[in-house]
Amino acid sequence: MKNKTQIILADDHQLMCDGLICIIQENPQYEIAAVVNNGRELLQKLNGTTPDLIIFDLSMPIMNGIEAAERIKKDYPQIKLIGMSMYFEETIQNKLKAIGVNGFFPKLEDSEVFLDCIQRVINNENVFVRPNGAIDNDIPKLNITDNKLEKYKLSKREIEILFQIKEGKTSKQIAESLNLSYFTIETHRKRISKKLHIKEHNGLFKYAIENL
Amino acid sequence: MKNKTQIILADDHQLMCDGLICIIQENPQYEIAAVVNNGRELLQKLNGTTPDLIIFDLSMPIMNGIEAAERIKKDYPQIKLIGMSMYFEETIQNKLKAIGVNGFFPKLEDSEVFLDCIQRVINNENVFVRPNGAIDNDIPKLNITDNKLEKYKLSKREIEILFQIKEGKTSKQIAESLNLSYFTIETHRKRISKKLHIKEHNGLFKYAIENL
DNA sequence: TATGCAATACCCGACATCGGGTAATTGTAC
DNA sequence: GTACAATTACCCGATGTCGGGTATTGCATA
Repeated sequence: MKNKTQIILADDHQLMCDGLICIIQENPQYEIAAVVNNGRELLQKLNGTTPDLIIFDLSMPIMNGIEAAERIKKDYPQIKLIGMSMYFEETIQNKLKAIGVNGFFPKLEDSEVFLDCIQRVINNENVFVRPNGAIDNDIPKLNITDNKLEKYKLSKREIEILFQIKEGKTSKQIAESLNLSYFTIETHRKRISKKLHIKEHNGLFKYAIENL
Repeated sequence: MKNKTQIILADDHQLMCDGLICIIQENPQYEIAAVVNNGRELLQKLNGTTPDLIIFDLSMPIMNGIEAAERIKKDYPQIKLIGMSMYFEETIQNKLKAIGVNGFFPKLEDSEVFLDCIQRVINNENVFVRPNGAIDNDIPKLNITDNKLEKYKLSKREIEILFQIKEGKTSKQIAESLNLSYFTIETHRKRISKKLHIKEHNGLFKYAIENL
């Protein structure tokens, strides 16, 4: 007799969590091991529980999904990860692939595609759902990504920081989340601004909002 | 034998719709009459169907929930309306009350509060859910509502300036384009920030990008 | 007429960002 | 082994934004 697949849900909107629980529990093969509302809670929960799969929202308060996913893949590489977002965004999908996340699901799609996505990821597939339910399970090599970030040759750290700038964080907050000095983040900002030819006050935030 | 309560769901995220359907169908008293993904579809659907209750998301493409709700309350005043949003926002709740919407539900809350909200609205209560599930069913008199709205409502000049902030202009640049003093623009910024409860550095720009 | 609000204009202090530097450590490529 | 890029850390000055004030003018309406 096979054990049930243990799933942890992470989304800051409890109503969305409750809806997903309802959908997932239609398949008796799955079991909801825990539900959390932000990235920090998610990491804490992993101290006492080791699920087979974590389904997480990318935008959560306190610690966002991408940051949490990076840490989880480092400390618990055997756990499968599926990221969710409001919309389909190619650059974010590429970022998730780079981290090693196993799937992406835009909330525009329906529960049928959602359950299919879960089942495939459990069966060791990588499933990145594109608009209209099309599936992309081709993980490109890191150097083939043809986005603007690659064009302007931003380093990994710089891209990471740019994503946090997009979240609206200040240099101080970014420094705290990465355990770095405030001055270090300021240096990175300057290097990014230079590479992207940004000169206006707060131009990096504008760029991040419009291009990530 | 009583007829079932007919409900229409309107949310641009199909996964959210499917979750809500799952939750709502746990009560056999309710029946999902239709599911739509934007405001225009919602109005079209009302040509052939007259539900008892419509649960709609405030932010939808093509026609947002507030605009759709205004038209529906005008043409079909007997239909109950519950608006949903990502977060709790007092100004939006006041706007909904002014339109005549019967309830508001922030997606941060859970399905238990959600089902309670639906049941109460069907029983002719007005239910505006506040943070932590607290319920505000006190609808102020119309003239008081108007005064309250006036307090939060932005003036023409303020809206004009907010749009320029969205363009990424600094106070100095806005002052030049409107032939006003730099200090005047700064005063407007402060008044707008106060009305919208914005406190973070550069929060107005963030707000403008996300809400205009 | 009086009250209230919109719009204008100015001052000050606090904090965030940007541009200019300097400098140490690590790892990788040639 | 040296050269270069990435990452880290710090200082300074200039500009922009936010929150706290004050104050005048004009318009609407109660």
